[in-house]
Amino acid sequence: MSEDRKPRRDGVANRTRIINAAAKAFRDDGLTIDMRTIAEAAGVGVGTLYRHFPTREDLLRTVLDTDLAEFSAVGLPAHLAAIEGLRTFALDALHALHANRALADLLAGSAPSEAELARCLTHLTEIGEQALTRSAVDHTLAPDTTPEDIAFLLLSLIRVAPFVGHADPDELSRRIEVTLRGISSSPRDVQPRRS
Amino acid sequence: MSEDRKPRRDGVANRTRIINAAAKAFRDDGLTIDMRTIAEAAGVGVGTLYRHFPTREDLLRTVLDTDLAEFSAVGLPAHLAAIEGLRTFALDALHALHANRALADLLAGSAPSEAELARCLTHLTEIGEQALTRSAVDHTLAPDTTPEDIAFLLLSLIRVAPFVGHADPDELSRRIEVTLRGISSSPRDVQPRRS
DNA sequence: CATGCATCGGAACAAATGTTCCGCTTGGCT
DNA sequence: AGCCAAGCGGAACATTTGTTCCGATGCATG
Repeated sequence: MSEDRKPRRDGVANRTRIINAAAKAFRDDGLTIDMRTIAEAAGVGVGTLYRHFPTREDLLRTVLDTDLAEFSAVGLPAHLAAIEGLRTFALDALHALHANRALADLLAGSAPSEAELARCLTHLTEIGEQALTRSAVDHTLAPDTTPEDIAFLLLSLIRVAPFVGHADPDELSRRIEVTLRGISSSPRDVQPRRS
Repeated sequence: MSEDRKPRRDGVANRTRIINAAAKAFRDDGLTIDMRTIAEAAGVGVGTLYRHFPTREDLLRTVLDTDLAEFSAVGLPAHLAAIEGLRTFALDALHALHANRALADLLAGSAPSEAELARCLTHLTEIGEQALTRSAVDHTLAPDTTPEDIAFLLLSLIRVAPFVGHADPDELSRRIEVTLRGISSSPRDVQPRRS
């Protein structure tokens, strides 16, 4: 007399298989991957896919909310000076974008979702505020810096991410370094240029 | 007895009408505008459109090569110091992107054309070289700057272009300023932050 | 073990969009 | 003026991709 019977075992199994397959597909092939391909990768018919996720949008949100939440959960590393924290944050962000093409499409692409990018900018501004708070103590950021300055520099880095070679770590740090000089209090005493 | 007779007046007229309409359509609505809409805007049937441009790609190249060439023809303003020249160049570039959505899609979007962006990067690197040559005299750029540094900072600006408000000129200069500090020899003695 | 409903698979539908086809029109030539 | 090929318009075709439909299947229940 249970109000609703126990869910079928193959049902829940399929759901997780779909989520896993979709996550991998989005990660590897970006936002443009189509529903048939995802269904096939999950070893499932499109009908089944649509039973679990009534809309492409639903699937995308389910899968990407995890990634985005993870991405947005990262704050400034606690033990570092403001400028160091930003450096680390930027490096992590670029690595995340490199490892997840859907994320890259979403944040460095044509802005298919105005909303997501707004959310991202808000988060970056919060990071900026954290950094400025910390800089009030360690003075590693230029005194006239605003949270928006920081947010935009980080966004610049995110949006050029697809064009900086991840093969060469030096290249990566150089791009971050030169960009962050815009808000550093001692922009010149760091990192000589590579040969 | 002429090998080929004179082209029909309506033919050439249509061609220019198509080019003008397409240019405006791409400028206003971006790369996603479809052929029917362009044909309609030109006051012409799709058949006619395809008679003059066998492929969407052909039309795009014809129209955008003009814009891209124009965009790539701009060098550093002659009479300015290196850093000033870059400032002006960046400002012009951002204005151009704001006035031409197709250009913005192409350079700040998902990179539908890897080739165009590579060409753009090459051009920006040349700009960087010009600036460095000039800085050898006026020393307005940091001594350890490379052409790639300059190219990437300019590309960053280009790729965040859709997110900086063009309504507020102060906002615009601030973004350029903070970004260019990364390669300026005297990054701190400029432009106080807005209230 | 029999039943019935949730779930499944994938063919079919719908909409968007690049492209082709073809009968009609029209401007250039004689 | 009359011929006729170049040019025209837009219906129709092809492909892609999101979504729906429905007969077949198989798990939870009694």
